[in-house]
Amino acid sequence: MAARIGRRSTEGANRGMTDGRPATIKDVAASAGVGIATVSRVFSGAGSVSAATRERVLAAARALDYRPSALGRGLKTGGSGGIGLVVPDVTDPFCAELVAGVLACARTLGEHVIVDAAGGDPAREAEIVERLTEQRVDGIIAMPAGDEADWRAAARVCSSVVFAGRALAGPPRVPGVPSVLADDAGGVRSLTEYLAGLGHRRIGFLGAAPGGSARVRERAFRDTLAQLGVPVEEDLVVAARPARDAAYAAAAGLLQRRADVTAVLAAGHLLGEAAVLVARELDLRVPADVSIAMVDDVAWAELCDPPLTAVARPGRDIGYRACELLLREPGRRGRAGPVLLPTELVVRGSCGPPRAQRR
Amino acid sequence: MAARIGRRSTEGANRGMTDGRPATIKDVAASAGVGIATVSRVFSGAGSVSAATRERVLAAARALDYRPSALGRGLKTGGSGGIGLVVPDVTDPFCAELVAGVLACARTLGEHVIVDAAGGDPAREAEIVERLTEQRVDGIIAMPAGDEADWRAAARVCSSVVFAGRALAGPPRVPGVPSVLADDAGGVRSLTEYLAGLGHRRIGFLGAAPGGSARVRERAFRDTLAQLGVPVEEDLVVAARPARDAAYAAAAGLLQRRADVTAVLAAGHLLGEAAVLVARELDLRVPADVSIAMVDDVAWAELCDPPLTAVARPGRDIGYRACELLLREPGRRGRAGPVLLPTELVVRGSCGPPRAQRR
DNA sequence: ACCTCTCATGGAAACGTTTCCAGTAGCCCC
DNA sequence: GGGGCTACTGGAAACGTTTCCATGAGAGGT
Repeated sequence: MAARIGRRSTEGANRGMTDGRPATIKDVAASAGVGIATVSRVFSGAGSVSAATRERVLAAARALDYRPSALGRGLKTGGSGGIGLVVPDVTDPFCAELVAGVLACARTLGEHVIVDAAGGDPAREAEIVERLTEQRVDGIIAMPAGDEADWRAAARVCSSVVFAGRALAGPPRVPGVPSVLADDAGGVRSLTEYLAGLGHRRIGFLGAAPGGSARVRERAFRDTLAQLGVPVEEDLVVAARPARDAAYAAAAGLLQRRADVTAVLAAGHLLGEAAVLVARELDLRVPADVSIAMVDDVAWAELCDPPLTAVARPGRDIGYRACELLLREPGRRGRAGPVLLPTELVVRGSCGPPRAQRR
Repeated sequence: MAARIGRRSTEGANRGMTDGRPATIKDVAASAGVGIATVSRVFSGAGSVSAATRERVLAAARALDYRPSALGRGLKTGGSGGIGLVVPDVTDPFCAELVAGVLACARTLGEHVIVDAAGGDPAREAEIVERLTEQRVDGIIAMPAGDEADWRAAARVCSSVVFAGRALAGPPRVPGVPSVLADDAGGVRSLTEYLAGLGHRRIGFLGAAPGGSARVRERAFRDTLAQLGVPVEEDLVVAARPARDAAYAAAAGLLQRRADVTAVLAAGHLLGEAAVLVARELDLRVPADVSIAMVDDVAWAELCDPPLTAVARPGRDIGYRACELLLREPGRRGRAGPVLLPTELVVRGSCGPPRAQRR
């Protein structure tokens, strides 16, 4: 027994101290005078190791600066112990919150997260999923851009996919892919009811181009108005691509074409930003001339003058929940409809009663 | 030769089609009737393979839905082909831009990025670096929180580290760790010169707590004033932890204590936000009563009323450049001082000539 | 016809883990 | 004192790649 101690200690020590290559389990085993199986047991926690041996192994590992290779482990166990996260744009505040949520949850579960941005391009999304699959991630969380076929393929090829913050367009959802979403319909409904309650009857709706949850929001807007007995004028419902210039163009078009709108409901922070800028450009006072409210309670909503009334979507919670769903509850996945997280109406100063007639 | 075609095709096909486990290189080899070495050559691009064989292999791979495992490859080649990215908070607009830049560059080089947020906590940073090391990432890009010792250890243990957007505090920089930074000193200088040029003499400086590039900015502020012959009053230079409440407290303290300040230079967007909110709270008109300018040209700077004059730091470029430095130019790393990327002064409406005396 | 050169190919040995399976002690209980 | 424990340990076989090396077959020069 005693003879084992320090056996091959010189050979063992020359790895990790001198050259650059990291020490391996073999080096540690040799240096500690034990078998590699024992070292593995010490680090993986499984099996039983005597206290003395464990201590000896840990000491050797420390001396050699040993760190188990996730590649070796992953190869053996058939999974990298990481998850993939695909968002359109990490720069978008909502996406960033979602990413933060996923990161927070993954941290508690000891998994790492490979993040990539697809820029709303289905082809890039497909490519990213391909790469993530090669990495053998344990699962993928995605805020999909739109193309259903791609994701159907991805869901087939990858272990498990969860949609977060946005699902695929159209009712024929990808089967088996669960999703965690904000209650967009509820959010838009409360916003619409709030504006209508202030007396607005000609409310402009700035929506995103078809795809994602855009339809859901527009539908909620129309339904709520209908329910309140307010006629929906097609002219007041416009859609824009999710880009600054398109949003600005849509907002400018709406406010110039219909000088009689008394309120604008922007279905996203880019659209809200556009509405604010256009109103300022047209010298419309908010809320005296036009009320503005939007979906997404981003940082600047409060900094605006007047501060903007908005519906907050719980981006962080959505990410956290999606990650939980992916990793902790493989059983509950894909069972029922999407998980809907509630939104919150944050009333600030950008909405007021309508003016009799603008200009 | 012909006999090989389809050899073991039934055995080969039953993997990847029926069960869930992904097909391996062996399955493809068997299905295509070639050796695994040939399949490897087809996919890795190295070596030479006849056109006919290549086609046969690709067909088999397609049929089996084969994707080479990055784990197997990484194990063999001794590197995962991914990089680690550590930021304080993905939700921060500057960090998000930086992440986007790294992502963009990594994409062009075919590497994936493992992102994690340390929340400004050195202990968490160390833990994240530990995990990244286990993942055998090819390198790490970090926006460090502060503790030098941790990063010295990390730099020793990990292949290569590049600091981006922020370096360690204090002149004794971690040796061998290159950094890509915004020219903070230049940015603050131009902001200071701009305010002084408008006639301001009592300029409040809202800085971050010691650590990171905070000292650089404060130093630049003092130096520039000194150079312009404006005396620096210690009372006007305050520091706050990088959190909303602390920033607000600092701004409120400054503006209430010194009612005679005519301009505020906020050395970060959180501080700028605080300044705007406090000014509004105190019923100070911007820029009539007090001018406000800040570092970081975030989205809301333009949405503010009046729009905020700011210095834009090229977050995306910094991330891109750091990634390039890490992966493309292993030779040029650690040679000279930090790479400084220029900032840009964006003049908007939040600054004007000073009022004779406030209130 | 022979030698040599190149190209195409397959076998086999790594790479660093985990885990099954044996094997060796020490121990308690009859 | 023997039979079964249990606790601990090491060997060896995977896991899916890449890559070195050997082999074989044509091609081209003499």
